[in-house]
Amino acid sequence: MEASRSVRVTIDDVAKAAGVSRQTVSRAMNGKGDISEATRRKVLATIEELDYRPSAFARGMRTQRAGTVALVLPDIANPFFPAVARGVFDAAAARGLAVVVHNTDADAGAEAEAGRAIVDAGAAGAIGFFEALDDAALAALGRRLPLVVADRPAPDASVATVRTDFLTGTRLATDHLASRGHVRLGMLDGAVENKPERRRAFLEAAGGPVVTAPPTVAGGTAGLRELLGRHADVTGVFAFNDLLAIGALRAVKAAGRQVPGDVAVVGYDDITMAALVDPPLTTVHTDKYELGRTLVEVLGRRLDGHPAEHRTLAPRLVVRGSA
Amino acid sequence: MEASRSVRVTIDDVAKAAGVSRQTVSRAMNGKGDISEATRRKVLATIEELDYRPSAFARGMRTQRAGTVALVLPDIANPFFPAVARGVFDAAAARGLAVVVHNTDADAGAEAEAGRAIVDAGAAGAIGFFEALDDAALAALGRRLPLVVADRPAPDASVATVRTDFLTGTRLATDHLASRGHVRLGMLDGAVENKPERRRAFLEAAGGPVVTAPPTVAGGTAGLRELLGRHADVTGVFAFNDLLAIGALRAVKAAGRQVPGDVAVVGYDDITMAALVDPPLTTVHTDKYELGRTLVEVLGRRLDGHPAEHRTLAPRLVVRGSA
DNA sequence: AAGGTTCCCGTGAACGTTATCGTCAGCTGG
DNA sequence: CCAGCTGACGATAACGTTCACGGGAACCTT
Repeated sequence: MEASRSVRVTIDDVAKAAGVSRQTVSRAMNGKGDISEATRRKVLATIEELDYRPSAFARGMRTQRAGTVALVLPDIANPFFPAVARGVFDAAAARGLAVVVHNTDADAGAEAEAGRAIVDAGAAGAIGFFEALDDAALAALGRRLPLVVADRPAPDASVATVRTDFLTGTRLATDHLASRGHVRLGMLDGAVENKPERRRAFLEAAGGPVVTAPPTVAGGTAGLRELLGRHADVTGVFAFNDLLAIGALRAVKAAGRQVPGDVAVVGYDDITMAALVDPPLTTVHTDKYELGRTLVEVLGRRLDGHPAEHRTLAPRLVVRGSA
Repeated sequence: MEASRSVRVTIDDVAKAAGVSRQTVSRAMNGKGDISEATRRKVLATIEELDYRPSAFARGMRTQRAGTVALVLPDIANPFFPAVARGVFDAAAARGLAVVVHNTDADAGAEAEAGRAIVDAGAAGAIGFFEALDDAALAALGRRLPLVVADRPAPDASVATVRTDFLTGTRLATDHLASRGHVRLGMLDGAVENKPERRRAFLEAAGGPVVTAPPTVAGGTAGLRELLGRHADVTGVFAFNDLLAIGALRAVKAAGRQVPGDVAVVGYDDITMAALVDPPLTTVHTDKYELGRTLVEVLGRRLDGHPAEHRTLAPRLVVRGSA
């Protein structure tokens, strides 16, 4: 019978089997330090043979850094995030990094707590959709580990950013509405802290009344009722996100009016269900998977010692039935 | 100026400040071992005061166990999973556990690799939607760490399970269809390995032709066309999941026929978009968030030393417009 | 009053890596 | 022929916790 007791194979076992020292095994694995090609291959072979797996704990203990990155976001159940997360997971896996996820519900306390947990865990880096945390706290976090924030200006020179160009996206939406003959536009803004940009972009690009509502389907229904109640001349509606837009769709249909005949609606994000509602939603598409991938690419370059980068992703308009 | 160099506060610093030994501090933190209430409070106070955070690495090194659980699932972007993931995150956070997510695309190799990564990382336990891995490998994983699998029979006495009662759910669906006067039923089965149960449940509960298609909206559209093409007398369709059902909805509408007048459709899962499509989907609701919560609850009990449990969650029918 | 328990607490060792420094052989240049 | 250099490797010392002991004081028990 084989020895089936599950005793851990350590670096010393490999060293002994390969007839070298511990340190040489370490060098062979990590590719740093002087080592001849011959012994390196020999060591790698015996690692393979013994099925040696370095202890993440021991390694982390010396280096104070784990092979783990953190992903903090408001709510994975919000349809915008799963696709982003998938992009993050895939790109991280390709780099050999595990991803731990923190949901914050966009609460400042929860975001701060997530930050603490991340540094305590010794994560190699972090990717975050921080919606409530102030710049000072964010900058402080960025000083503790490589950090890239999404859809938010950099609070500090050391933190990298990836953003989708909301101004351009908004122009795409309002221009499309205008080209369909809508002269009086309104906006359904999401009641989200620290996100004044979208509203500003709308006011700058088109102008018109703005109603704020929770960024949900129910919020969109209520918001549209309020918007049309106060401004009956509005025929084109631009929503902060698709959830609000879908809620708006339901509200105008419930009021017995036609989409896009009586009022046209364009959303933002192009979540999966946007194509499935009736009428299918015209919306500004942002490549969520690509956003996720880019986020870890930028983080990876930071991990490799490069300075903080700032990328911006271009949105594009997807014309479907609602406008 | 305060000493701002970021040197780590160690357990020895706390011990010295509190006037006790290292070990006593450890005891105060972990609540195991004999310690008087008085010194325990004193130690806890100085921990607070010094803002001491134990090193996860050092701790893991001794205990060979991290404060981390793994969640393995096919694809976080599949609308079924975000809600259960959220349940997992919330319940895990309440227990002070971080969650690392592995996407497998239901590929056997990826599932095996995830398992390896999980034990290498020294996770405290794992929760998994394994769809391709064979029972032997799953049992082997269960021997390495506390494991709870979802929607699958236990491969071994040591692994816990949480399942949704698909037979009951299917009965709910077919009975409803029957009560609406549909005598000839058909099923859109998902082309998913290791999931013959749903089809069996349908055949047992109602019987009728079964067409297999990828469990996506596109698959549903194609599948329904095939089903009705081959069996024109089918008026009630039961789908493996909501994505297929939504695809079916689109196909019958595209064929110029009415839902539910000409053909009725009932889905399974009740994902968010089920309520948003037109007509809103009648479907079997499974509480995904609760599933996630239950998964970690069961894992938690396992972590606490209890034997493996087996829970099953009851589905319920949500009647909306499509049947 | 002696011996046994129980309650607290401290001491040393160990977990498995990597950083730092040292050593040794071989080679180069003057 | 020797000083100096370089390439390849090894020995030692940490990193910060918890485990396995052990020991002293206080409290019972007879």
